[in-house]
Amino acid sequence: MAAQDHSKTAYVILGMLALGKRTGYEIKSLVDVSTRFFWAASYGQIYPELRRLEEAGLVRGEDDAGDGRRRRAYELTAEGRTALHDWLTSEQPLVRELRHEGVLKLFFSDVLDPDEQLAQLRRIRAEHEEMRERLKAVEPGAREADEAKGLRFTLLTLDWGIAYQDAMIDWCKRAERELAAAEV
Amino acid sequence: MAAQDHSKTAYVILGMLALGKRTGYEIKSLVDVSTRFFWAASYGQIYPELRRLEEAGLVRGEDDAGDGRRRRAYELTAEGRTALHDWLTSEQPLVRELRHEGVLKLFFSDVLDPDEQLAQLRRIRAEHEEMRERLKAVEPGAREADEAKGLRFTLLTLDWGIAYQDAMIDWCKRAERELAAAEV
DNA sequence: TATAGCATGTAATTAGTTACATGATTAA
DNA sequence: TTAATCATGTAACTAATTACATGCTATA
Repeated sequence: MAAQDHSKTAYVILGMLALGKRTGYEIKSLVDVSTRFFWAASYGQIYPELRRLEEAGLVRGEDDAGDGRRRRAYELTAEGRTALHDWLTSEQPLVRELRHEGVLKLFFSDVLDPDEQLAQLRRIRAEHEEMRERLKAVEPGAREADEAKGLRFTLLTLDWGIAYQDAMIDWCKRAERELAAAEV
Repeated sequence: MAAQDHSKTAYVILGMLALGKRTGYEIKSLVDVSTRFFWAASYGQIYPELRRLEEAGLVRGEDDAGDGRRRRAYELTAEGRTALHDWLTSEQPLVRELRHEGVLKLFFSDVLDPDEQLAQLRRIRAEHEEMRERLKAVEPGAREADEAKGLRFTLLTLDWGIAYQDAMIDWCKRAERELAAAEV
């Protein structure tokens, strides 16, 4: 039960390959429209990690040049599937990191004028509202995938993202009202 | 109006020094009980950055060995205060990053059994509940600082953290109920 | 025929953590 | 006297982004 042999990027890759055979490029595209919001990955991570995973026997790559276009698609091996399952059910503490420059600014905002304070709050809200729109836009697609392929958790985590934005937007509105009230 | 000359760590330091003269050690301690949740900083960032800021003329350091203990406390210069204000009111896009391993696992959890899925959800909820407790514990202190020193935004951002935990906990409960319902 | 997208990859850079070395003071 | 805390600092490491190089195919 070797607990934590691989980087988180490795598990992102294994997880994506559990959905089917994919190239590095396809994995990156998938990440960008799905997990990016709570876990990002760049080419500079994905391609070298695919190599390492192949050496470790967790994935199997196959050149598939078909046309003239160079293309190497990977699929999970039995060991890869086991490693994914082990990680998914592991009891290790979960990595959780947050960097929110808007809130950081707010923390130091006692030195600002009330109108400047309000302006920053509105900017934070606007960014969360924009993100909410973007997530809402991909929801129908995720709902289809849920119904067609039984990918229930794709939809569930998308819903998580929307709930997060909603909470932030509500909090901003409350804080804006409080500031306005304190000023009178 | 030189927009973005400094690292975010630089602004964390400037912001902390706006509250009063501090050593690197004190800045780090403050970060650990306040902004760490939405913006962390380590000694490896703080000490070199203090040097750079002094060279750039944004802070002024003073050796203050008093007893035998070596100690160098820094305070803001007028330029430092301006740089802080510029950043606080800047229109630059705000950095926002999130890495949440629990949600990442959920995203791939269609391959798990229902009881394993539920177990992961409960672990995520437990971590958010624990964090909520920790934030609640420091709230009285922040409330005092608010009333004594007029640090309203310290309390406001703490409230933000609690609202975030609340939203996550609520979402987990909802998801747990949904999973349970789908199983019958 | 030009642009967008598919596809692979790496070099350079920046950021950030961890762990250690050092040494003083204060409280148990 | 021992442990905790104050205090400064860096070296080594790991992680991650960015930007570029290359070259193909399909579409407007």
